[in-house]
Amino acid sequence: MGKQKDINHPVSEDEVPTQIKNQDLVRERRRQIIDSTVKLFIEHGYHKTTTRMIAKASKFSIGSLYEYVSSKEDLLYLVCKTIHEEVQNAVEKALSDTAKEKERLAEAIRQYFYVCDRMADHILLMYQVTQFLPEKWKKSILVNELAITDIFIQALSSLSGQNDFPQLDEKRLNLAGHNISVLGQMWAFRRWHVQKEFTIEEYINIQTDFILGLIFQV
Amino acid sequence: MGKQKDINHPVSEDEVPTQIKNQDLVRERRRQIIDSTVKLFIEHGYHKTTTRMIAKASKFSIGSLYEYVSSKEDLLYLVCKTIHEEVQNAVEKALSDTAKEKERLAEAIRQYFYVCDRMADHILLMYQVTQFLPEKWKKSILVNELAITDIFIQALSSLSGQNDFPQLDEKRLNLAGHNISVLGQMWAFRRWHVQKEFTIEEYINIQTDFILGLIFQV
DNA sequence: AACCTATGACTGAGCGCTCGTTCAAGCAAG
DNA sequence: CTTGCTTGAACGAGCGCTCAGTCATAGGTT
Repeated sequence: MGKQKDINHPVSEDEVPTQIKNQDLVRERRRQIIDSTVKLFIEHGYHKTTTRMIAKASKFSIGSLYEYVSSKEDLLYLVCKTIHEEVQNAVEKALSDTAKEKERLAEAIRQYFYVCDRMADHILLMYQVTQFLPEKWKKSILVNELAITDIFIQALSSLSGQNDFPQLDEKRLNLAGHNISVLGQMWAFRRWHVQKEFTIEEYINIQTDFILGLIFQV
Repeated sequence: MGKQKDINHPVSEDEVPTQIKNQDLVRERRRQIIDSTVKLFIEHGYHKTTTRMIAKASKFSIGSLYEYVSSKEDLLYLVCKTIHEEVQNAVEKALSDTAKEKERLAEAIRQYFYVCDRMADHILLMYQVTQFLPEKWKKSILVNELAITDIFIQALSSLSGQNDFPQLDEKRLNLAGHNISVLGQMWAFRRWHVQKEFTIEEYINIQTDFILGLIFQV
């Protein structure tokens, strides 16, 4: 009777209101809008990107834009959420592809760092832009961020104590996960230096030694 | 004959123009302005802080404010520069205090992390705000950032090959320096998690193991 | 077929307002 | 009177957002 809950599409419509009746249309148009907006935000930043620019880039009038999105802040939230989902999907995919026991962690790190390399613009954007989210959205974004880090913590803890892997206390495990996250993102937010001095391969190799150093040296 | 170059005061006046003749006055007033501005930026961010708020907080009229500073962007630059100088001074002081041979590096890291703890707000502000600097200033800020990292790279390289310290190739040295910088800053920009889960002491201890892990494990 | 009507996506001029910046006038000291 | 500093009303560009109206389409009626 009541309309069925859709779970399987990435951007939830209920959180951010719209004037348009046709939900499929909303989905399609929002993709369109978000895609253009991400590009504009990356190029000009949040504040210098005007709603008019967004409308033009997504081939709408401003009026139409505001049928699909109720404020610029809402749009910002949709952008952040979409990026996070992309990162998370990429990370999970990369991790599931490397189900091998032995060198599993090193390979997982390698794949994650590749993701950070490919999505450097997006990661940087997230760093720049989360600050402008209204408090309610901000929390939800941090939860997402934590979820990504958790993937590593899980991977680490599933290895902890196995084979030649040392047993790690929870705190070390936790922090190691965060370090992996951050050192990957560092490839994006310190690109002005690291991407000039290292190839991504060099970076991965050295940082992997670094991370595994902590774990095996205890 | 020509007015003598002043080198010894933190905020250089030549870079940012002023209408006021008396240089000492400029120096004093600017300190006053910058102090208030930092607080406001930390609390409200760059964009939501208006020039009027700044004027009021530093006990000036807007008119006067614009006698000492020629634009909001210039003010932003002064703020960034001042913060960097504070961090740099604090780091250098912390490093010079710990001139002991043996545990020198570990102690240096400890002191640096304390600085990051004390100046967490400022570090966060730098992360949020550099993006709004005009290109010319941005470069100069990155140079400063690099200078801070260089302190660690120097410290590391002076130890490299000494005593029980392994010889490190330049790339590893370089990246280790950056890792120290970033893992310190991480205490600030991931505070929503790390400062909830760890005391600063725990954090320092684990991260120090982490960093030294890389170096000794090669 | 021809006509009418209802629906809802789409349009864009323009409103209300904020905020960075200016400048004519004021004032204190020499 | 001149110089150096201060003041705050006034300016106007630019922004997010609205809303009265347009138009293409679908479906009902004759």
